[in-house]
Amino acid sequence: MTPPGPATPQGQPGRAPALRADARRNRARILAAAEEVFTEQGASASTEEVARRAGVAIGTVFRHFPAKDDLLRAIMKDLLQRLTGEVTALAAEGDPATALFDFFTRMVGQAAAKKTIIDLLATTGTEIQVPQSAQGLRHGIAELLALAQLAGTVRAGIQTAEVMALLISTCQGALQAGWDSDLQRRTLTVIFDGLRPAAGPRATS
Amino acid sequence: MTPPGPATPQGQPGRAPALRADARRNRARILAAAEEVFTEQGASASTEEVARRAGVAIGTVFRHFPAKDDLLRAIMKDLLQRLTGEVTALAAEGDPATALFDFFTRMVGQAAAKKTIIDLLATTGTEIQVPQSAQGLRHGIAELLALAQLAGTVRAGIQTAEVMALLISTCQGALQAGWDSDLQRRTLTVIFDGLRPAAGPRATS
Amino acid sequence: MTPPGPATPQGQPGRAPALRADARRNRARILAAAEEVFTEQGASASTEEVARRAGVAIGTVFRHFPAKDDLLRAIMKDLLQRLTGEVTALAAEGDPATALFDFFTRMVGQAAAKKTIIDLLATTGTEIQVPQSAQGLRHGIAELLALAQLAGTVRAGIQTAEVMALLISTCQGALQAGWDSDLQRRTLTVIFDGLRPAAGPRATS
Amino acid sequence: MTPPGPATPQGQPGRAPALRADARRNRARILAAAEEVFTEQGASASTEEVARRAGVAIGTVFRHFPAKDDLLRAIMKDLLQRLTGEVTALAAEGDPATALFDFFTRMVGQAAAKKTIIDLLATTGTEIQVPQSAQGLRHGIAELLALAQLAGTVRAGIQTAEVMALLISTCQGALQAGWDSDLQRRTLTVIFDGLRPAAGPRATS
DNA sequence: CATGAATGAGGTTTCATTCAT
DNA sequence: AATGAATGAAACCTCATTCAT
Repeated sequence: MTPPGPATPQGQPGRAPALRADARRNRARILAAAEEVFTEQGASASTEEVARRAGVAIGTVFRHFPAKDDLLRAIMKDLLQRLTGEVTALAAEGDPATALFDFFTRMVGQAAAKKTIIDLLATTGTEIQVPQSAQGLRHGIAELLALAQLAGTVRAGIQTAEVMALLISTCQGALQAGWDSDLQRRTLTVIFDGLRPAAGPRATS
Repeated sequence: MTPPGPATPQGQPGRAPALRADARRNRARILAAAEEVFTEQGASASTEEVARRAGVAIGTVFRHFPAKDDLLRAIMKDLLQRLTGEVTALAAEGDPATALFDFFTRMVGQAAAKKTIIDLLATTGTEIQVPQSAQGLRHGIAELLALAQLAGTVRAGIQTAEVMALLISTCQGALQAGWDSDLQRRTLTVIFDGLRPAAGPRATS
Repeated sequence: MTPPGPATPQGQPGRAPALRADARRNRARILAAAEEVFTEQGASASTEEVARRAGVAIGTVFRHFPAKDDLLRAIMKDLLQRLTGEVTALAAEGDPATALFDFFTRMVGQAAAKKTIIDLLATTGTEIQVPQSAQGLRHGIAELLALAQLAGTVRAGIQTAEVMALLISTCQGALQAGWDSDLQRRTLTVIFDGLRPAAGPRATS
Repeated sequence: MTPPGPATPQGQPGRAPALRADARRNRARILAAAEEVFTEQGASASTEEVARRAGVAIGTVFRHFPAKDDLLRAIMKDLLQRLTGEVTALAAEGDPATALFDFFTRMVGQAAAKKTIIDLLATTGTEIQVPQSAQGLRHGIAELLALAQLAGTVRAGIQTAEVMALLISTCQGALQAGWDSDLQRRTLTVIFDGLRPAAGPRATS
């Protein structure tokens, strides 16, 4: 029987080496700073700038993320986890099609702010591999889609893959200069119209 | 009266400084090499690699394009001009909605190949400004859109802005790993369905 | 009268600050680990690697050895003390020339194994000063040499300095790649022949 | 038939890419500076210091020697070539044993000055591979040895390997602090006595 | 004009050492 | 006394850009 020791607030039992309080604090600050910096300056921003913004020395960044890529990956993972949380939450609520469209809209809206972060998701040269985290997001969306199709508010043939493809595409598109909220709305309208069943509001005769 | 000097075979009189034959040849080779290199390795590829691929020395690259950004801009301009040509050509032919969708599909198909070039269009940190060239493309698409709406094969309310937004978004999306031709078709189907009028002509397949 | 406090089991009264049992154990483990690590990877091995091998944290290493150099010095001292012990023991036994040559041979043999440790003796940029420990070794050798010269089995004019010089040189030489046991034997044969008197007792083998 | 172009003063036809005059000048200055710096500060001296001493920018050093090891290797090669030249020259002259001993003495004398350079020959962690250059040196010495053995001024059984081993060992030994010229002489006397035949030149009676 | 060597700021990473826990 | 996170000075190396040849 091991002595209890200080409580380690972790989900995965025993995996991570139980960071000290200050280390955990710094790790969080670095992540936050990195998100900010990469958001503003793109993925080519220097690690040194991240350290400065986080208020730590450069060595501390590298203790937590041995290479720049690790930092980028960590940001992605964080972001995806937050997003996945949102989808799951929405899935529990009311009308699934509305939930899906809501999430879609919200995510695109965020993308415009987060800029180069989401864009890293697909683009960067640094081989970023976040399949596992992305899996969670895909899962949540698949669920919403299935429910909406059952309810008849989204067309039958459509698969998760193209919904994801449209989601990511639109997010990336939203990163561009323009895209005021009006343009965003009109663009998504086209996509949502494409997802809704042809019949009902659009009588087939 | 300026002394005659060597004949300058150019449209805009007096603008460019009268390139020698070999200089013009080099410029073209550099552009071609740059497109190749940036396509393969992304915008962070080194200028030296471009020079190597073009078979010239690094100095020659910088004589033609005083900064790396100039090179990137030039590639973008080139690409957009080619695309604009295609739209205009299609506009002259048969059914405008088909032409629009065709162009859309073709461009997305290319994007998958051109990789980081189109992606530069929106992403890069280096502030790339290609408004004038892009204007041509927008123009062609606006024309196709208007014709299709007149013919009743594209919904009335839709504006050029969102069509462009969808086009660019999808191109960027297509740059990602997955997107086999099947996924591409299904994704575009959603968008095209969203563009078509609710009633009648809706394709059932 | 100082308060009694914990008993300090040490020869030099009052010098060292009375190590706790676990501290003494750690000191030993660190030294052992350092010898291993520097032997394998040379003096440029990281202090952190030493700590890891010793099973202690980096801070503990620095508590015992305030700088890396101190660690290196301590290893040297250890090694020299062990060697000095051997010489003294041999001096007590039979024929002094045989003893000298035996020790010489044995030490060169070890050098091949200890690798970069002995090589530090002479080489390193970090100014290592081990005169006092080395003094003991020199002493033992001087004694053996004197006895052998008295017995007429080593030439008269030779001084301790060049014997030490030859010893250290050969050890360093042995650190090199090649030096299989045969080469080592042949090399030492030359030196021993140079040490023996020209006449009579010259070994033919 | 290719046009002659500027004369390229090179032995190996076509191998090296025919450096420009200034490049060749810089390469030489870098090598000289590197020899100086590593001589003074050991192999751990910084490449930046070498650049400073050579009066060039750091980038220039890396253009000529893409990694620090390349620089070290180049120095070794240079040094060995010079040495090989000396042996070959001596071989052509008078008494081979004298020549061999002379060279031995001279090299050890230089070693004391060159410090960490020769010591790199055998020691360094950076895997230096200069077998080909070293081959030349070994060759010259083998020749001298054979001649001296023919003349009966060096003992018969001795092979090149142990002469090399002794040479390198003594050079490394000489790198140490002490070794004034007197100690050097006495040390080498032992070795030379070990190399000479037992009989003859060492009149017994 | 073309060439390619030189420049030098800046990037990532390592590691001896300090210090809060 | 032990721990291990934080520090920060360098180290090595890259690459856009300039400039002598």
